[in-house]
Amino acid sequence: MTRVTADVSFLRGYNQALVMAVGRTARTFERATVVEATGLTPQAVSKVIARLSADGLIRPAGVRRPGIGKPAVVYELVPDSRFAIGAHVARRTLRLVLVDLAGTVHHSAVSPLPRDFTPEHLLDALSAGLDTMAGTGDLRGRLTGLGIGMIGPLDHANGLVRDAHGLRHWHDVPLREIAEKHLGLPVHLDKDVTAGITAEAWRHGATFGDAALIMVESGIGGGFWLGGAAHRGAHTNAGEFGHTVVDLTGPRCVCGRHGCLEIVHQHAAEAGDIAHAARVLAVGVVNLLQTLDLAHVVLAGADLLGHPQTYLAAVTEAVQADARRAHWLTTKVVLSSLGADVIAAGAAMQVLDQHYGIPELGHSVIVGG
Amino acid sequence: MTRVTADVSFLRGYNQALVMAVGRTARTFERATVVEATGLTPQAVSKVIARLSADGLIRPAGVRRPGIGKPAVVYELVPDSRFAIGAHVARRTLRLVLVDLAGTVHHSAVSPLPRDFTPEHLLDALSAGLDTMAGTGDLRGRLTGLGIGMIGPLDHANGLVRDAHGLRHWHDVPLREIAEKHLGLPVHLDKDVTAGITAEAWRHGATFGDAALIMVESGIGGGFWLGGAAHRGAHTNAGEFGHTVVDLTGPRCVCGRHGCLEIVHQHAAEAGDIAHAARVLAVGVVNLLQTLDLAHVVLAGADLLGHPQTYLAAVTEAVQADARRAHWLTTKVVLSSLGADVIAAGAAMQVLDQHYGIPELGHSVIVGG
DNA sequence: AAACTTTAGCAACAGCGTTGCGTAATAGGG
DNA sequence: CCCTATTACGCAACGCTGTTGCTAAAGTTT
Repeated sequence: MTRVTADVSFLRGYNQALVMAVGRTARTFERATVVEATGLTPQAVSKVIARLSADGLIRPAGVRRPGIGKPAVVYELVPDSRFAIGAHVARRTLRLVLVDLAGTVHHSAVSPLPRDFTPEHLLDALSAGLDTMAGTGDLRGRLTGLGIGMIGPLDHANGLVRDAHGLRHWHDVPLREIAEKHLGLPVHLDKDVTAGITAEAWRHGATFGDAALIMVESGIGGGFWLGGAAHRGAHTNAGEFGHTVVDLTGPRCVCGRHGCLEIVHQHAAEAGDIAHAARVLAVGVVNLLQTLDLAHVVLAGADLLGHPQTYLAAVTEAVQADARRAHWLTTKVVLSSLGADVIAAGAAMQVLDQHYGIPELGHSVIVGG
Repeated sequence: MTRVTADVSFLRGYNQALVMAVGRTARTFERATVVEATGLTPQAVSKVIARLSADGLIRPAGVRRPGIGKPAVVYELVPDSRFAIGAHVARRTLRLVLVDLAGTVHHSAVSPLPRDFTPEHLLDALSAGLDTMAGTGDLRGRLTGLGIGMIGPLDHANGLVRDAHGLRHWHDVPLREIAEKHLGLPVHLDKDVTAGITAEAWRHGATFGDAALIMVESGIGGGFWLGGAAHRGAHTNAGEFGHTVVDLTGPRCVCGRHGCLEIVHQHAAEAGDIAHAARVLAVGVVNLLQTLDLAHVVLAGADLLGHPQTYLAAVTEAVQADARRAHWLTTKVVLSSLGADVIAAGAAMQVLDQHYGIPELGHSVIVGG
C-alpha cells in the first residue's frame, strides 16, 4: 500500500485541475465562471489562470461586456498545446489515435497485428505508428505520452500484462517498462474498458456521475467510473462483466461456470436473433444498475455498434422499465460518441489526465500474490 | 453538483486523519511509525501529534528505548475521548450502540418498533434509547452525533427517506433534519448496508481495499467500499444486489423481474435447503467479484448468521474455485466481526468518520429528478 | 569522560488560498 | 463634459500548511 501525502503542491495541482476541467467542458469561460464552478475566491482563480496562461494551456479569447462596468476577460483552452497518443491493442488489430488537450481525436489509424503477436511485434507496430502520427505535425515538446488500452488480465499499477486472453506470448510482460525504453515516451497501461470509460468521463467533465461503459466486442466487458475516478478493483481485474451468471441452468461458458451473460448473449447472436441478444445484454445492464446505481450507461464495441439502434433500444427500454418504480431513478443510456475510437482515445486521455486531471490522493494499492 | 475547494485547512484535516488512522489501526505508535506510513516528514508529524494531543485525541503512552540513542515517545489513541451513537432501523426493531473513537462497541441494545411505525414512533424510540445510552456515563462534550443506518431507498446527501421498503409511513421524510431538531444532535443518515461496510473499513484502517458487505436479512443487500470510500451510487441506491437476475427462467420476484438472486435464494431457504441457498448466494458473490474485483467480502445479516459456517463455506469455496484460474486473484471471505451490531456500529462510525476520517474532496452529487 | 547514535523540536522559509482595498474600464445621468 | 454607479481585476499583507536546516536532549558504547 502506498499513500500519498498532502502538501501545498497538491493544492496547486488540484485547483489547477479544477480550472482545466472547466476549460475542457465549456468552450470558453471567464473568471466568474470558474469561481462559481469551484468555490475558489476570485483572487485564487486569477493566480491559477496566470499560471496556466504562462504554461500556454489557456489563453485570452476576447472580452464580454456586462452592459455596465469593466469588461470581463474571456478565456479558452488551447487544445493543441498538449497532445497524447492512444493505442487500442486488440487480438488482431492495433488502433492508434492522436488526441489533444480538449479530448478531440485528430488522427485515427488501424493496422493489423499478426495472429498470436509477440511483445516485439507490438513494439514495432507502435513504433511505426508513432512515427506516422508525429510526422503529421510538429509535436516536439507537446506530446505528453502514450496510453495503451489492452485486453486483460493486467496489472495497471505496475504496468504489467499478466496473461492477455487469447494471446499466447503475453505472460507477465512488463509492457510499460519495455515500451518506455523502446519508444522514449512515458507510457500508461490500462485495461481497454477502463480506458474507454475514462474517455467518456474526460469529455463530460466534472458533472459526470457514476457510469459504466458496456463493451461488446469478442466478449463482453465493462469499464466503471465511480466516485469521480476509474474503478479498477483490487487487482486491475474489474469489468469481467460478461462472466456474471444470469442463467443458473444455462450453457457452460469458457470460464467454467454456467449461464454467463457472455455465453447466453453469444448463443442468441449466433442464432441471428440480435434483438434477443440485446435484451439479454439489457438484463445484465439492469443488474449493474441495481448493484451500482449508475447515472450513465455508455454502449460501445464493434459487435454492438454493428446494430446500434437495436441495442440502444433494448437497454433503454429495460432501464426505463426498471426505473418506472421510482421517478428519481434517472439513468441516461447512450451510444459512445467516440465510436470505434473510444478505447484508444481513452488511453490517450489517461495520459493527459495524469498531468492535467485531478491528482489522486490516499490511493491504496494492494498487490496480489 | 457541489465541488469542495482545496485549501490549507484541507491539508490539515487530511494529514491529521492519516495519523488518526494509524492510531486506530495500531494499538500504539510513535513518530517514526507515522512517518513511514504516511510519507510525511518527522517535523510535520510532530506538529500533527501536538494538535491531536491538545485536543485529547491521542496521548503519550510511555517510551521505547531503541537500544542506543534517545528513547522514542510512544503514543496511543484515547478511545474514550470521543463517542458516537449508531442506530440500525429495521422493519420491526431498533438497535442502538455506543461506539468509541477506536471503533469499539460499548453498549448495544435492541428495542421493538411497532408494526408500520411512523417517524414519530421512531423519534420517540431514539430519544428514549439515547437517554439510556447517555445515562451509562458522562458523555457531555464527547458525543459527536447519531448515525442512522436504515433500509432504503433514501437520499443520503439530503438526509431524506424516500420510500422505505415495507413501511407505509415513510415517503419523502426529511429524517436527518427532524431528528437533529428533535434530539439536539448532529445526525447522519445512510443505507443500512453502506453503514455496515463503513464499520468494516473503519476498523481495518487504511489497508482495507475494495470490499463488499453481503447482508442477508429479510432480503439480500450489498454495501460497497471502493477506492477508499463508501460507494452509494448516483441516487444513494447502490446495493440492491438481491435484485440482480441470476436465473433468466426463474420465478417472478416482487420487483417484477424474473429469477432475481433474492427470490431464488428465498425459495431454496424456504425449502429448508440452506446449503443450496448458500450456493445460490455464492453465485451472486462471484458475480460481484467478476464485476468489481474485490479484495474483501464480509458476510452479515440475521438470516445468514443463523447458519454462519454453511454460508462461509459455500462462498469461500465458490470464490476459490473462481480464483483458481489465476494465482494473483486473492479475495478474503469472512464473517462480520461485529455480528448483529455491524449496521448500527457502522452508522456510528460514519459520524466519527466525518470528524476524524479522511476528508472528501471533489465530491460530486447528482440529485435525481 | 568522550564519542556515537537516535529522537525531538525550534526557527526560518516557500507556497498555497484568503482578505482588504485600491485601480481600471465601461455605461448612464446630470 | 463630468460625475457616479457598476463590474472586473490585481497588488500586498496575512495566516496557515508542510519543509528544511540545525541544535538540543537522552541514551549506549568505548
